[in-house]
Amino acid sequence: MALTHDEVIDAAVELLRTHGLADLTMRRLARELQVQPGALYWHVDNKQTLLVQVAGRVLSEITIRGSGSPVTDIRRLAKAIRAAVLPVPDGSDVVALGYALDPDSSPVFGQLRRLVGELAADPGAATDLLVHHVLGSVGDEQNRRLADLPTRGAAAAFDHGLELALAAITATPQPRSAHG
Amino acid sequence: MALTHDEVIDAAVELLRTHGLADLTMRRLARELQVQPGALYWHVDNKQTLLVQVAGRVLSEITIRGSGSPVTDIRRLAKAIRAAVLPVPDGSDVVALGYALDPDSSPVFGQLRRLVGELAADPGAATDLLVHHVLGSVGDEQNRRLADLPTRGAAAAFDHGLELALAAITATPQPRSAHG
DNA sequence: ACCTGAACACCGTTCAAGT
DNA sequence: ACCTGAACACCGTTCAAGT
Repeated sequence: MALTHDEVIDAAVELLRTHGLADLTMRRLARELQVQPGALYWHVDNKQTLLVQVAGRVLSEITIRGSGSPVTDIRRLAKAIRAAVLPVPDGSDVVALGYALDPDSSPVFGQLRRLVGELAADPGAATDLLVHHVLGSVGDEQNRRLADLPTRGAAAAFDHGLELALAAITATPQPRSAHG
Repeated sequence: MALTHDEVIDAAVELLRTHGLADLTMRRLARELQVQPGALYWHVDNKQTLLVQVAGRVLSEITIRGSGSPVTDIRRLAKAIRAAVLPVPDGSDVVALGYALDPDSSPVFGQLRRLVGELAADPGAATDLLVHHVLGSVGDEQNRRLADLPTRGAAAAFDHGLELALAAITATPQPRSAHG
């Protein structure tokens, strides 16, 4: 029974989750799937687009229960993204690539933008600021872990930065209509 | 006349500047310097630490004329970092690695933190937010460029996010003493 | 002290040829 | 339609041996 596109992506996510980006190679992936390296190129165009799809899959399990308050939902979503990406080694690099190449690569970015749109005059810039903070914090933490450096206080630092960003967004002039 | 450590870093920066991270390989670097690959390992420990030093060099030319106002200086510094990193392909990745592994890898980060300290109650979190925004924006733009995607409006988006971050920092309770 | 030569264990990608 | 086999042009790092 032939290999499917989904099996390839699943195996790639598994490899990233357990061994990090340095071990997520096309050859290693082929070995894991018990095919020749060339076989993968029937299912994916190249490594770059495979990584974008891996990023989508990592973010795909995120859901938050709505609270009625946009600020609360944004905070929950930001924390959920951090929680999903942090345990995946090099996850921030992969997700950042996905966000840059296609801001709609995952529904969470769209969801975040909609929520921000209920508060900020410029949802684009505010969403970017939030995403950059989340992925930047996680990236710092993961880079430090990879280099065997301490990461104490990272969660508190993340929260503090998040509150700063939220304060900036809520302090900004509102959009014309709250529920149009 | 033997190779020096500085010549190795200089050649690495040159390679990054002209061809990007994919072409900044130890073997290519050795070829450029007309030595065998193994010779490099007399001057640097490994590729990772070489990259951190490259990041330091990229940021080393940044200077701003002080204006008296911390907010203005922070804004100038943030824009100067963006201006220094943007023309270097994959520069944001390399600089982010340097910032994560050693926040004092470049004096600019220390300078930024001092300026932020004159305004914000928690200079650490506020500086992180700024650095993440700068490197995140530049990273998005560079990733898009690499994938031949349009980058129109990137400068304005950067400025907008910067003003949001600055607003958050200045709106925060001041430190106990302005000039202690 | 500084470098060469040679090796080790890998990469991503392509493509004719097979089934 | 889907995969193998084999090749092409590369990687980072180590280390005995040379000068």
